[in-house]
Amino acid sequence: MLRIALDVPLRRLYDYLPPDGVAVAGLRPGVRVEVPFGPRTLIGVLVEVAAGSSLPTSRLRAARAVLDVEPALDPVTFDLVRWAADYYHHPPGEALAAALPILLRTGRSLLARETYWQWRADAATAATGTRLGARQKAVAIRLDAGPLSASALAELGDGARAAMKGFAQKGWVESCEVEPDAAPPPRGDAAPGPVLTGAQAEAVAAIGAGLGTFAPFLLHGVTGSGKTEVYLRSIAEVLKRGEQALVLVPEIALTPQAVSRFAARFPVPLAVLHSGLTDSERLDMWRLARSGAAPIVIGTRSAVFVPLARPGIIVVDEEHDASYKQQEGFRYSARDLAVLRGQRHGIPVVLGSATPSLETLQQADVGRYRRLRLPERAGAAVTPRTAIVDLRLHEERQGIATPSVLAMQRHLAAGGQVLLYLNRRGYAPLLFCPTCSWAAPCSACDARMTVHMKRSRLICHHCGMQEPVPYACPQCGAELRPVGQGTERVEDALDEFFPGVPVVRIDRDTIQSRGEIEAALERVHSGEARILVGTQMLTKGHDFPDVTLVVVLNADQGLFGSDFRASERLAQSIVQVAGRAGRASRPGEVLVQTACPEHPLLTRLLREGYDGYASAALEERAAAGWPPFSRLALLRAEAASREAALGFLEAARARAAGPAGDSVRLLGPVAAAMERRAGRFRAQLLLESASRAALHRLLGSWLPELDLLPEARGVRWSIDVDPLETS
DNA sequence: AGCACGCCGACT
DNA sequence: GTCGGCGTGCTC
Repeated sequence: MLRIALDVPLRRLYDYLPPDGVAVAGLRPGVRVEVPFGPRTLIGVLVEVAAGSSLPTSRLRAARAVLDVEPALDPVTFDLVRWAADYYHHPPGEALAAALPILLRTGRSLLARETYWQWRADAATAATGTRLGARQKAVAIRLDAGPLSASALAELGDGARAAMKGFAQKGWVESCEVEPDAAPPPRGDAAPGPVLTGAQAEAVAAIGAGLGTFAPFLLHGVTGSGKTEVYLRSIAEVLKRGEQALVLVPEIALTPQAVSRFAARFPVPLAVLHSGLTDSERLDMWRLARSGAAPIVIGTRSAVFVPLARPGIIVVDEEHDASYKQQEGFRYSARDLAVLRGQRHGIPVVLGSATPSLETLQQADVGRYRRLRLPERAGAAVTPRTAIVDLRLHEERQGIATPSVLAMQRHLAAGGQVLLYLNRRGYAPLLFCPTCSWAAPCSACDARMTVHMKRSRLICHHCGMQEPVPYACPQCGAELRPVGQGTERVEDALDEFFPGVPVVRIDRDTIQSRGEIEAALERVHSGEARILVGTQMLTKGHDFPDVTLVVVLNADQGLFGSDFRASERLAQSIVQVAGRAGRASRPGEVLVQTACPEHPLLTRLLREGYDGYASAALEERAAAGWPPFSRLALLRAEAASREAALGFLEAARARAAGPAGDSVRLLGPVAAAMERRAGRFRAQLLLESASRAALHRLLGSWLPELDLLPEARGVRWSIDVDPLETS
């Protein structure tokens, strides 16, 4: 009897009889199986071959077919996905589906097959006397030389495929499908890199000594200290052993430049996995990783589930980045799973960051991760000077205080570039009536509409709703005023403050495609643009060697967030954006504008750097019993009314109260920080425990009951284990 | 999630 | 008289 995981949102497995004539004995967990499910046919994954079922055999249906000989995922990865489905309390079939390329879920072959064409034996006689066109001739010449593969045919151009189709219709050629043999491990010497600093050499040696065993490292290197070089050297060692490297990067860091740095160093095929691939490209890359044909696999979050033939090392770059945590559906943390995967493979895992998450720092503090430090900046770069601009003391115009304007003038006059960081896009976050205090609201959310002047629209940044900008206050008819600054408004103001100085703005509104970011970065690197304005997007992965001044326009947004992680995110943003200054030989300067310069976390950050901030923040977390000193799970609910959402959570809480006992605290339910979003009411119940085991025991028995509650009717709920955002 | 089955309004 | 609205119930 076959126990199958199916891609349906149900927290259980389904039992089937084996297909007619298929021996159960040879079936390995992880192979794909086609089964009838109600009125439809689905492709599932065999989880185990079991002796019996909880259902009588008479009620079991037979599977239609077994699709694979070999499991799709290697045993470690397969078990990792199953463990993750358990840990994140997500339906197992959906978790497995998330780990497989879409085309495998629709029955495509596991192995790469290539179609080859060749002349039929009798083709020469049949074709005698036929005149061929130019395209046909070109194809014919290639066929004369021997069998022609589909990919070689594609390289001949558009018409070649049609020509071959014509030959096939005339019966001149025959095709066959060939499975290329599992690729031998490609080796090749890495190109020489730069001379390592002492710290880099030590880090490379430490990682090298860990090869072949589970060895987790925190590579804590300030921006510009050359973390990537450490990855490259370590990967070179891995390749020498004939093993593969899996490199995880944040979503927006996976640019052609990032990939070309690997390609330039290693003369081997790279498998690159990101969201921009077509389904068939994704499958190709996945196969390269699985067969071992690609010794280096670079990918975003979901690449943590890519099977590897000969795993040798896992690198998680910018490990603090929030994009490693999936924020909907199967809410796994690729960073955390990467460490677990490394443990199960018995290989090193390198978590790199200039601003490590407090979770990772804590693991290093207690000795579970080995800390590797890269203190100095590589090359001649000097650590930037950081200062506060007190917004209470200085006049500010359009969000830029006078001392910042003066500093900008100074740096521009000296030939430097200036970067302004503001984590708020649009023109202004508020369209306000000074007479009656009306402020344009979103009709579907508890939020204000953001003014977008260039597009002449009000846009809700939470649900995407758009409307035209009203001419006057709908309540009293007075003239409306945009209040506050977004990047668009700052860009306008710069034109006024620094007429004629070219500005480039980088945020989600100006950058829609991969090509546009390239173009914008080119304007910066060529020196044409002198001032950069941008959001978060600026702080990730891009280097601006000629930027000598960074101004953080509004640090206060992060200081008083309702989320316990708000200050951590702010500190990371400030340090990351500051790291863009003075990377070449020029000294850099960083100004942080704030109305609360005495905020302890901010002063600590500016005085002692990220380390100082982090130890203060960890003390605070310990005192408050927040992660990493406790474990959280968040039950979110969403319904058409607030009563329905809260009522469900109340009922859920009542059900948990008994089994929770003393070991799990139930906090809430409360309405979400923004209660109404996209027309739905949202609320949440937070579970907190010092014991991971106790929390998970509770979740395991409690969650399956929730759908049975009468209050669950009309409520959409989800569980978020180790949530990043709790407000 | 699909998909079917099942009972009540505006159309050929 | 039917096509079709989406409520609710099930899928080994």
